[in-house]
Amino acid sequence: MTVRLRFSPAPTGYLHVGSARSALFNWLYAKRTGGVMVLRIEDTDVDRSQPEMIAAIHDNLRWLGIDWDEEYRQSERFEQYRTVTQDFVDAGKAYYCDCTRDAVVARVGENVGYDGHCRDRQVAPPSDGDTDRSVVVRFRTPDTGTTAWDDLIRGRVEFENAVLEDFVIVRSNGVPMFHVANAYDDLDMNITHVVRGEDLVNTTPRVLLLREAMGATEHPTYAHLPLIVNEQRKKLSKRRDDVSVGDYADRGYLPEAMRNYLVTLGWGSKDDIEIRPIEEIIERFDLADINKAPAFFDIKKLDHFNGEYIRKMDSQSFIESCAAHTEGVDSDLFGRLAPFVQERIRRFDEVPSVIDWVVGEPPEVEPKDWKKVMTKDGVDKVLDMVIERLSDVAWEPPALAGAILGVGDELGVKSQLPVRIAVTGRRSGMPLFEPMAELDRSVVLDRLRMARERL
RNA sequence: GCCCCGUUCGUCUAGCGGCCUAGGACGCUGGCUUCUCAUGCCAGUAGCACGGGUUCAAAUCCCGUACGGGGUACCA
Repeated sequence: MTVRLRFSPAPTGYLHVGSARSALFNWLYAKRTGGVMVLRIEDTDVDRSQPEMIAAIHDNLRWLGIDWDEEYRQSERFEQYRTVTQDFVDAGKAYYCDCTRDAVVARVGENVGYDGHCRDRQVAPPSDGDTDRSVVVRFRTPDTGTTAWDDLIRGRVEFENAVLEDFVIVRSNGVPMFHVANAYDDLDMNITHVVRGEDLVNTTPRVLLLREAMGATEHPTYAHLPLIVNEQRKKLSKRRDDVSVGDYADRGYLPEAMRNYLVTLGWGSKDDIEIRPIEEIIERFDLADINKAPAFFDIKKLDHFNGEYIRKMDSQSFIESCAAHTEGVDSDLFGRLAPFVQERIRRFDEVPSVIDWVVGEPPEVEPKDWKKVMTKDGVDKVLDMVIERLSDVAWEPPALAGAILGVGDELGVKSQLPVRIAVTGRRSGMPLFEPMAELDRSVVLDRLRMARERL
């Protein structure tokens, strides 16, 4: 039997790193087993689903290099879900209920589920034009026994059926709930492995019960992934955390780095190698080896991965990847600066702050930098002599280096730093001489004179 | 409240009863290379939550405690 996996996002927003990792783990396993990857858009919540997000999710997945073999939208399958739920009602496996939330709370109190009040009340089905009451369909859950499964990651998980309330399967607006769609589609699409976040474990017994009611005798293998958490050890949330995959792309992360980093969250190769080509990851990946504990999304480590990937790029690819952050910069000039840039950035959005002084104006010098470097004894002398020598030295890197460093040697001080501050506005950055040779002599002399005056 | 789950360096992981005086990576600290920074290389730092068992032997198995998380909707 071929392995069939599905990634099923709800199009309620942009793809979020937690979902991206679920998609990735599904994809890795599909690749590993030669299985089929299904993308199923779970848009049964008509109020919250945003159709335009589907395209965004496609883009984000493709950016990460995740592809799929089949695609479905649950909103196009409502008729099938309705048929199933009607069968349930006809067979007595489900029933109509017109209890309001308040009525249930009044009967059983807060923090308690639905009490089964309408189980045998023979509530009439909703009729058109009847706006006075809202009627839902509830699934009749067993009162005894247990529902359990062997989770590939967590081991055996059991739920007492008694704690499962009769949950809603069709909303009062006639739209089926996600459990129904989910259970029906997994069955209909012959899904063999369900790989998703741990936040979904509690819905698994419902889905299992629904499948059984649909006549399923076998269930897919479930693998519930540990959550990705923030520094407070809470599930990454759209509101508080940076979770949008698209934002990471915009900030200059490489998809290969992002994907490689995401894999390390909850899984590690036995040979201790973390950064490696995706083909090698696919070879070694197995759902059964995934950890149970939540993992912290560590930007610093992601940055390190990204820096490693950036440094491994060939110069042409590197230059192309910088494009979004080098608008308006002469491409030949950037081509010459690129090697210096490549080894000192970890994200592409850092490019402007490295080359700004060559392609435009240097930044205002930080007061503490100015104080630390420019208030030393002898700086005035250094600048005077450098200005003098740069006035008629050959305008090429070796000559510039000779002139500037020569001044320092003669005076017995460090001459490079004051000149760097004056010309680049910073204490650190690219090597000084090569990029400096790209500037006009007059521009460099102006910057040096301005600094000299400011002393 | 009820249900489910988790716990190896600060962080991510390797470990699946003896090879562990617990390995790797990020971070941090120090050193070398160097026109600064960065890169590269080298070194250091720090951990099996706690308490009971089981066993000749436990980070690894069992039980409990503590702490943490997830769920508890006519969201998915």
